[in-house]
Amino acid sequence: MADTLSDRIHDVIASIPTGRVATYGQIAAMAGNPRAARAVVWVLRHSERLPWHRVINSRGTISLPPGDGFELQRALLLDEGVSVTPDGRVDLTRFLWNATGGN
DNA sequence: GGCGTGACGTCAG
DNA sequence: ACTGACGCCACGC
Repeated sequence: MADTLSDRIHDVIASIPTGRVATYGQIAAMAGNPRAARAVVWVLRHSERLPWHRVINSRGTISLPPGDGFELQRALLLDEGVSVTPDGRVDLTRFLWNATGGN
């Protein structure tokens, strides 16, 4: 039962479609707490089977520091068709996951 | 029940 | 647009 925030957050992240990205705040909001972005981080840090590379911050940039997953995340997104600049910036207007838009 | 950890978010300068 | 400072929440010990 997903009666804890972590479980719901986990489920939300697992629902992110390929070729799309979601922000921490968005995930937290969908899980029930718009301000629980930090909780999303905790889940990602403690989960191994999640599309963590599809999770980025509200600026639309990769949060991971270079050398610690940055390149991997960028490569995975590029492989899914998401345009990522060398700086790690993603165009949210084009790739942000629109879960309610039916898209 | 308090403290530290964690890939954040928002505002002000 | 970028950086720094403060606030936010959940989990393990």
